[in-house]
Order: sequence, then structure tokens, then C-alpha cells
Amino acid sequence: MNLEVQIKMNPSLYLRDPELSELGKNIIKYSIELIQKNGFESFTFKKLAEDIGTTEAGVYRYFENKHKLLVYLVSWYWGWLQFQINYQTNNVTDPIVKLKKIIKILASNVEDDLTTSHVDESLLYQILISEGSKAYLTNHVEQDNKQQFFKPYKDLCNTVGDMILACNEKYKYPHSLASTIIEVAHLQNFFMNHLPSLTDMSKSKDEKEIINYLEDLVFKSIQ
Amino acid sequence: MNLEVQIKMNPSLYLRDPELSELGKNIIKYSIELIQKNGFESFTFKKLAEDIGTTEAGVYRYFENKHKLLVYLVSWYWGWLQFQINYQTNNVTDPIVKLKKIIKILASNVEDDLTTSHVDESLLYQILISEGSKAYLTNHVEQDNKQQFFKPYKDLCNTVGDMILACNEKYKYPHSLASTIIEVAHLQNFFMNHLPSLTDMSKSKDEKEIINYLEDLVFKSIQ
DNA sequence: TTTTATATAATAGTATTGCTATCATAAATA
DNA sequence: TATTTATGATAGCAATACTATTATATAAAA
Repeated sequence: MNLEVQIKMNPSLYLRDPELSELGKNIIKYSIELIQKNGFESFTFKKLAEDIGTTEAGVYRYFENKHKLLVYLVSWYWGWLQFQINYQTNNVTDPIVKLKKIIKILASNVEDDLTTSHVDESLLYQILISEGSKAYLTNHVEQDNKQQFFKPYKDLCNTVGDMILACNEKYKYPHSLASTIIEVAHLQNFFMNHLPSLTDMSKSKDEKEIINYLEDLVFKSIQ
Repeated sequence: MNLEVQIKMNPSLYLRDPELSELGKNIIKYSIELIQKNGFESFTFKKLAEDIGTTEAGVYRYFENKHKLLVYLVSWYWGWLQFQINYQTNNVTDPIVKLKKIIKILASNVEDDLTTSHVDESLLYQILISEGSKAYLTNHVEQDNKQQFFKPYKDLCNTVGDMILACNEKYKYPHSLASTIIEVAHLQNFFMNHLPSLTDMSKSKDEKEIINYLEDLVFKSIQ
């Protein structure tokens, strides 16, 4: 038996758990491909169903609508990233080294994690960059928040915030700086690739330049 | 005759210039109200037409689709803000004072500017916080960019970047820091109001705390 | 084994959205 | 006065965002 990493998901996000059937796993797999390829606006359950070889009604049995599916994917990603961060910084004791490691993970292009067979993390990372903020930039953000849809994101912010405080317990804005790092990592990546004049990254489009920028920003901020 | 501030707009954004007719001005005025109230996703030209007292086809004569209208509003805002910044920092010589002033303008709740009768800037500011990034977070960002849709935004980033360099000409990331300030000002405002645990702002929800955070971030970064 | 619950496929149908086209009329301009 | 131009009114159409129904296959429970 293969050891598969399981990310525990909020059941309010789905009607039927997509991890528990082939069709469900295909919905996840193909929706990631389709959203990454054509963007969230042009993504429909009908197109997804055609790609999978099922019907629109079949997809609706798993997810109420495409927004819930997006929130599911985004939550899954943050849950997976939390796991990666815990795993990769587990044996690091120096908080500064740890925080640098976290920044690197947040701003690096992700490689496909083969222990999660139905999720291509490198595609999902691209979705997070372009579509991630649409998960919360809605008129119903507060209802969604009450249903805990953003818990994995908040947990990650807390992890980063705690690490900031471990570096400097007197720093006044650990949560704001944490959410800033996470968002700016994606924003600068998007700008670097699509609106480069909004950044100082060279034409090589190397994520390492974003990591350098973020490290400079963070460690000067917290001293 | 009243002196009205006119923001010069990119003609590719509209089919007919909305500033030149009553109907056009109503499209701007009521779209701002409707998007601010119900969010961009649920906004349709049909609902807008009903509010104005015209027909859907009437709105389509001015704007190709709702995305172009959003980009129009966002561009208008950045153009207007550029004007405000130039005007309000005109007589300031010290670049540090000037940069502080800019940060304050970027992160402050805007009051309605009475010299622009068909635009309520305080509502438009709310739209920018919740919907602004959707103007560029699309699959067609590069085509839109080629058509100069984001020029006012880039111009503003350049202004801020120049001021950063005026404070410290050796700072390595003036454009990235500029786009970071602009985006984070809105993001932290959104989080403060809807997902407060992602920030360190108190329950008073005072924008001044965001200004303090940004000042701390910027001036520690550039020394 | 038989019964029964469960998942999926196939199909249909409906309201709304996004958009285009046509025609009549009113107002502004030449 | 003739004519261009903007608007209003209406129609229509393809795609989107769903919901409902029935049939069939399959796996679990009796």
C-alpha cells in the first residue's frame, strides 16, 4: 500500500468528499488543469465534465458551485503547504534560519508532490498566484469565514507570525507581516511574469529574486 | 462654470466616452454604487440598466463588457489618485516627508471629491479594495497590458518608486516595494475589516494602524 | 443469495447571463 | 429642412448555472 498524504478538508466545502471516489479525484485533477489553463472566469462545470467524461450533474453532486470548488483547491493547497513547512523546518532550531526557509517555500515554484496522485501541486501553485485571492475577495467573505473556509490560510499565517515573533518578540505587526509575505510572494510572482515593470526582477524571471526581496523586506522590518 | 477635474482615459476601454453624455455619466455613477454594494461577481449590465432607467443594450453601447467597465473604473481611480498625490505633495521638498504623505494617501479612506460630480470616490475606494486586483488577475492580462490598460497603475508605481529612490538611491527594489505598498494598503484594509486575525489591527478598525504598519515596513526597508 | 442502499450516467428542463440586431423616435447639427 | 447621432423598445440567441428524474450498475447488508 502507498502512503498518501491526506489533507483534512472542511466538509462544508463539498457535498460529497471528492477524495473517496475515482470521479471525485478526477474532478480535483481536471479542475486544476482546466483552471490553470484557461483561468477561473472561463471555467465551467460543463467543460470540466466533458474533460472528465462525465456529466455536469455529476460534478454538481460533489460541489455546490465553482466558487466552493476554488475554495476547496485553495484550502487544500494551504493545508498541503502547512504540512510541507512543518516537515521541512522540523529539525531547524534557529528561528531566523527557519523563517528564511519558510519564505523560500512560500515564494518558490512548487514541484509536483508524487505522494498526492490526483493533485499536481505545480499547477495548483500557479492557480494560487492568479486566482488565490478570489477565494476571499467576494461579497460573502464573512459568511464563508464563519464556516471556517479560510482556516488553513489563517493557520499558516499564524505559523509564520509565530516565527516572526520568535525572531523578535517585540515586533509589533507579526500577523500583518505574515499575511503580507504570503500575499506579496504571489503578487510579485504574477507581476514578474505578466507586468514586469511593477517589479525589479530581471528578465530571467527567477523566483530567487523574489525570495531575496522578501528576505530583505522581512529581516529589515524585524531588525 | 464649474471647474471639473477630468481624468484622461484610454479610449480602448470604452466604445463611447461615458464622460460626454448624461447616460454615460449615469453608467459610471450607478455602476460604482452597484459594484460596491453587491460585488463585481453579481453585477450585471441588466441590473445596472434597471437602476439607471435605461436598457441593457444602452449600456453595451458604452462598454463592451463588465470587465472593461471595471478596468475603466480602476484606471480612473489610479488617475485620480495620481492627481491627488501630485497636488498634495507638490510643495513638499523632503522626500521622506513626501513618501510618508504618499503612504497616508494610499492607505486612507477616501472622501468624496466634489469636483467630480458623477464619481463617488469613497465608494470607488471600497471597490478598489475588494475588486481592484480582479482588473489584472485574468487570463488576458498580457493582451490588456499591451493595450495600456494598466498605464495609470504603472505610472503611480513609478511615482512611488521614484520617491523611494529619492529617499535612498541605493535601495535595490524600488518598484517591487512600490507595488507592494499599494497592494498591501488595500489588502490589510480588507483583512482588517473582514478577516481581522490576518492582521494586528485592533477592533477599532482604524486605517491609521495600517499607515503605521506601512511606514514601519517601508522606512525600515529603505533604512 | 436476495435485498437494499449508493453512485453514476443519461436526459430534460429552467432561469439568468452575456451579448447582438433591428427599428422607431427624439434631439442636435449641418 | 435634411441628416446625422443618441437613445429607447423589443426581440432573440447561445452559454451559464443550476435542478430534477429516471435508469442502471455495483457494492454492502440482511
